[in-house]
This record gives sequence, structure tokens and C-alpha cells, in this order.
Amino acid sequence: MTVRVRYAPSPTGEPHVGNIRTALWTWLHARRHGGVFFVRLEDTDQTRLVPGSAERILESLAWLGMDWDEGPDKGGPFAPYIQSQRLPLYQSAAERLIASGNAYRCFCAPERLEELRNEQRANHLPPGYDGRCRSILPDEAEARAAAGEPNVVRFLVPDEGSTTFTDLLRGDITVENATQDDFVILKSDGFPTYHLAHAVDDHEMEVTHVSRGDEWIPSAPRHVLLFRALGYEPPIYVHTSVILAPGGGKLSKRHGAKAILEYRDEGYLPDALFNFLAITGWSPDGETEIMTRAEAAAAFDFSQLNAHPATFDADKLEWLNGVYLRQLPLADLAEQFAQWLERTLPADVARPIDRALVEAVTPLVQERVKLLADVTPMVDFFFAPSLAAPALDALLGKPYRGRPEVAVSALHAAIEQLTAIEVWDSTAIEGALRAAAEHTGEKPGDLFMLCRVSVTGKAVTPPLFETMAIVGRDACLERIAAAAKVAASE
RNA sequence: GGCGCGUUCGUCUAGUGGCCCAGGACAUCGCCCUCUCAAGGCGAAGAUCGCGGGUUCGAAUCCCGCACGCGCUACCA
Repeated sequence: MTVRVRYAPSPTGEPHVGNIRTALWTWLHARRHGGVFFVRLEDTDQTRLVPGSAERILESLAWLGMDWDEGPDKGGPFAPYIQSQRLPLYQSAAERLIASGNAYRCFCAPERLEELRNEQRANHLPPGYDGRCRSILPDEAEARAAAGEPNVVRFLVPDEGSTTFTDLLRGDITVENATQDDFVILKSDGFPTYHLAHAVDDHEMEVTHVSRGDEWIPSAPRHVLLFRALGYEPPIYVHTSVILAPGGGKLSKRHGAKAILEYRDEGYLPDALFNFLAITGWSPDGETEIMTRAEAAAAFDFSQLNAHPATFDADKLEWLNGVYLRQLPLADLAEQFAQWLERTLPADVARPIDRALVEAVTPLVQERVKLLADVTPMVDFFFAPSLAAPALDALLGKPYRGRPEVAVSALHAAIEQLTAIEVWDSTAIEGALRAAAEHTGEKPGDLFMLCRVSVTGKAVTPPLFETMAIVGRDACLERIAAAAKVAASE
């Protein structure tokens, strides 16, 4: 039997890491077994819909490289893939359940339910529907419903016995039926609840494995009961753990959870995020951590997932992103940088930005960035149309503090040597600066730092000689002279 | 309150009765390399395997109890 799995988000917001990680594992399982991965929109709560979120959900999946075989945007053999367009299916299932005595109409008003719960809580009893409408005769119920009296359909949970289901991570889980109340399967607006929609759709769409968050464990027995009452074979269940925020507690918007697309906007690579999410809560062998999607898929096994929650390790994600950035071919990296710089360089830098310059600078910073965002402050001086002379304190630094005249003569020596260079390349520049240091008796490192700050305005930069080679002789000499003037003015 | 799930270095994990007085990775610290910063190399520190009982020649691994954390207990998913 071919594996068919699904990602079934509610279009009520954007996917965050915890949510997408379950989808990612599901995707891995599909690819591992040559199965089908599809997307189904669960928009049965009309009150919580957020416009645009369906698009953002699909965009997130696409960005992460999780392709889907069937879905709301591309159809498939079981279309439609949007629950609000499948209402008749749920309604007829509910009617079948009523007819078979597995469900009944309930006319209790929300207010009564509310009161009932308060009372139960006050008496330290487990809250739950008391089954009052169970006793309404079917004919009467139909008549009242036909007359337009608002009602919901509840599933009739057996008072006795227990229900067992198997979870791929946790083994058999058994729950006493008596602890489950008669839950609503069809709401008064004609929409199904999750429970019914899950049973109907996952059967209709021939889903083989259902992986979802572990908050669904308590209601899984309900689903098994539903499947059986409908005459369906339940799918295989996998309940995945949540991702925790560093401080503890579920990762939430307030607690550092970011939408997937925010990672894109902050300069993470989709391959790195994918890899990171795949291995938080899963390890193929205890050693391997860096994997392509294909490698992860080849090794993936639901039953290896960790059943306990994992804390989100932002440091490790950054590290991993750096690993991916470093192994990117230079041309690809330059392309990424170009797009990034286009967006983030100050407005006074002419657009489009100098593509050749980006390519020249890329190898100097490849091993220095962890995020694409790091590139901008690292290379902005290469692109700036003009650079202000450095501030005195920054220029002198520790070695020359209080003795600017020494810095001035060192700088002049550097100018002299640099001017004499025949072919302006990094080797020649290094030779010139070392010669200048030797002539003046300065420590090479001190002179280098003087030049670094003079030429770039920064104390931390890509390698000096390569940097100066790219900046060009005229600009370098000009800037060093300007810096010398700053030092001399003291 | 009831029901359920979970518990190995700060963090992610390996581990399914002896190879584990617990291995790898991130982070941390030190050394090396070095023009700054990185990257890289080497090394250190870091877990009485939640606690208490059992079973066994032998337990992180099996059983029982407890503690703690989390989840569910909606006409939300």
C-alpha cells in the first residue's frame, strides 16, 4: 500500500517552527517510502480564519523545499483539499452515525453547557457533557431539527470499556471510555469539528499515517471510536512532541517563536533551517547531524523520533546556517549576497549595486558570516560612495593612544611604500606594509590596524591586504592620508 | 480535580541488560594558527542517566511507587 500522509494546517495564522517540524517529518516519511505528501486546509472554524494565511502556509512549505503532491492550489485525485468545500461529506457521515445509533442531536443551549461545567468544577467533578439529549427519541429530534431548532450532533461514547490505539513513538495507549464525554462532531452552523473532519477526510483521502502534535493524544481514542463507528480502518498514529522555548514553556509568539518566513527574512538558508528542524528531536545514528533533504529522507523513521519535547537551540541553528553558508559554491553565495545587499545597503549606494564588486568580496567573507544578514555591516565600506575619516580614538586604538605623532609617521611610511608598488595586489600590499613597519620600527600588527581603520573605518574587517587590493590604490592612499591628517591635527 | 504524555551534560542527542564510573554535536573555556574578526586544528570542563524501592551475577536500559514538567478536559484546532 502506498504511503499517503498529509499536512493539515488551519489557516488561522502562520506556521511556526514546532508546527512545521511535524510537517517536515511527515514529508520525510513520504519521501522515504516513495509515498504521497499532500496539504489539506482545515478551515472548519469560520470564526478564526485569517485572510492570507493559507498563502503564507504554502509559501513557507515551498521555501523550505517541502514539495507537496496534492493540495488546495494544485488539486489531486481527492479534491477539494479545503474542508469548507467538503461539507456534504461530513453531514452525510453525521447522518449515518445518527442512523446507526452512534450519534444523536443535542439541543442544549451553550448557556446550559456553561452552567453545567461550572457546577461540575465546583464539585470537583470532571467537566463534560452529561448526556441529557441522549434520551430524546430520534423521531422527535428529527422533527425539532426540521422545525429549525438549533442543534449539534454529538458522538455517543460508550459508557463502559476502553479504547486502545497504537502510537508509533509511545506504543499502545489505552483510555477508559468513561473518561470521554459525548463530544460534538457537527456544529450548529453545519460545519464539522476537527474530530469528524479528521475521520472522514483521512479515510476518504486514503491517509495511511497521521502525524500531529501530542496535544492530540487525549482525543485520539475518540477518533478511533469514530473511525470504527463509520466502518473505517483507523490510520497509524504518530504524536510528535512540542518544541520548547529556551526559558521553558511552549515556544509561542511571545516566547521567541518566529514564523518560518521570518527566518528567511533574517538571512537563514532554507536548507539549514530544514536540516536543523529535522534533527531537533531526531537523530539518525547519534553522530550524523548535517544532512541534505535526501539523506535525511533515506534515514528517516517515525519510530526514532524523541517522544519528549526539545528546547529550541538558536545558537545551534546559527552555527548550522554558517556551515551551509560556508559550503555554498562562491557563485551561489555571491548571488545570495547580491540580493541581500540590494535590500540592505544604505540608500546612498547606487542601484543596482556593483555585481563585480560583490563577487570580488564574497570569498573574503564567506567563512565569516553566520547569517546572510551579517554580510552588510561586514562589507558596506566597499560600496560606500565616500567614507568619512575615522575618529581619532578609533584610529589610534590602544597602541597609539597618547602618541598620535608616531601614528602619523607610520602612516606616512605606509603611503610611501604603497605608492611605490608596481602591481597592486594583496601580496605586494603586504610586502609594502611590512617594509613600512620595519623602517619605522612599528610592530607590523599595529601598523596593519592603523591602515585597517584608515581604509575601512572599522577595527574588524575581512583580511586587510585583500581588502585593500579590492578598494584600489587611489582610494587607499586617499583614506590613509585623510587619517594621517586626523592624527596630525591633535 | 480527572485522564494522558514526558524526565540522559546548560542545550540537541546516542544508548533497547554487560562494549557506558555514559559517546557525538552546539554553546563555554584553554592552546595552536594568525594582520583584526572569523574559519580550522588540538584539548579541557560539563550528566551521581528526576527520586526511592525492587528484579538480576550485572540496569541509563526491565517492574513498582513517588516527584516534577507539559498537554487535554470548547459548537478551537
